[in-house]
Amino acid sequence: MFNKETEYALRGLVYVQIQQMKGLKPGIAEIATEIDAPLFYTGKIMQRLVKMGFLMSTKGKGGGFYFDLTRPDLPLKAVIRAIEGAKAYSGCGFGLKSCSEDLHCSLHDQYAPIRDSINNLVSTNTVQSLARDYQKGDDILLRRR
Amino acid sequence: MFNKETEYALRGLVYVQIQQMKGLKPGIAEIATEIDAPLFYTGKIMQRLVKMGFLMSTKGKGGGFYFDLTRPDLPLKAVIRAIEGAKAYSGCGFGLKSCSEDLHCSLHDQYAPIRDSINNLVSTNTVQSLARDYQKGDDILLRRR
DNA sequence: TTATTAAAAGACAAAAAGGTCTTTTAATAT
DNA sequence: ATATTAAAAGACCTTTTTGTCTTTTAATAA
Repeated sequence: MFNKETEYALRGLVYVQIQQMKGLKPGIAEIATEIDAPLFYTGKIMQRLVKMGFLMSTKGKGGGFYFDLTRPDLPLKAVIRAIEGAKAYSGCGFGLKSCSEDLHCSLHDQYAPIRDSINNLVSTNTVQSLARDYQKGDDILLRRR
Repeated sequence: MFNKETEYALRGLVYVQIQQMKGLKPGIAEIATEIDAPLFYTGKIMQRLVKMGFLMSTKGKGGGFYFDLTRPDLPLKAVIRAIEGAKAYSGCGFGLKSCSEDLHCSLHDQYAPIRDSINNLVSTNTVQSLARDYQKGDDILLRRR
């Protein structure tokens, strides 16, 4: 569904949120282990997320990643757009440049509602809502214990 | 939705089928132009499709690509599986290895039906059905004139 | 103020995807 | 037979994605 970078970013953000709800502030090594992602790549991705303003960090002892709680919930779509670009999940299913709403390809009528569902999913779900779902314990997310 | 190779393969196959319905047998140059894909890359992809048994070809004068009409319609899914592998559109939306039907991630309930719709779309639509849809003239497919 | 800790920055590299081009092989027409 | 045509084969290249590692900077604790 998503590319690796987006996957790791979303899992990392949700993990930080889950830990923050417990009053903790995880670092790269912990995050990478818990979301089952490569250590250094995870570091690079988390740093990019900080630079893009999605979360914050502090260096040094006791440092790690955390969210500014005064900001509104973060929809998955915002992260996806920042990493994969605005065109993700928007074009023709067949890759046709000329496929539009009024003159479209044979797949359009079947594909359009699917595309809309994906967009709805990533718009309504947020890093925070997924962390809350996880805390309720009905779902897994991240590493199995 | 699909990667470039799959896109070009599907468009190429549908174009060959459309031409075959007119009694024609297009070559690489014509196919590449009409499906708006890179010439040599299209050639390579069409050759792979022949080697994989999806369609046939003849060399030399009057040569080109064509389908064995005795064979059943070709679902898009068969082509996608051959190019992208069996795992395409099958895994967890979050990329979790441990996400299963009975113990799943927070996105599962929302993502599963979407994934099913995609699988249904590529299973029910065939190269031939798309070519017929195009012939009926309601849709565009391939290049605009 | 020094040692330690952990993120930031950035160089580097492997693998995959996407694409180009030349040479060879086979079919057909003259 | 020979010339011509067009796919097959395969070498080669570029870009993107994914990943690794070292050095630098900043925060904290002793």
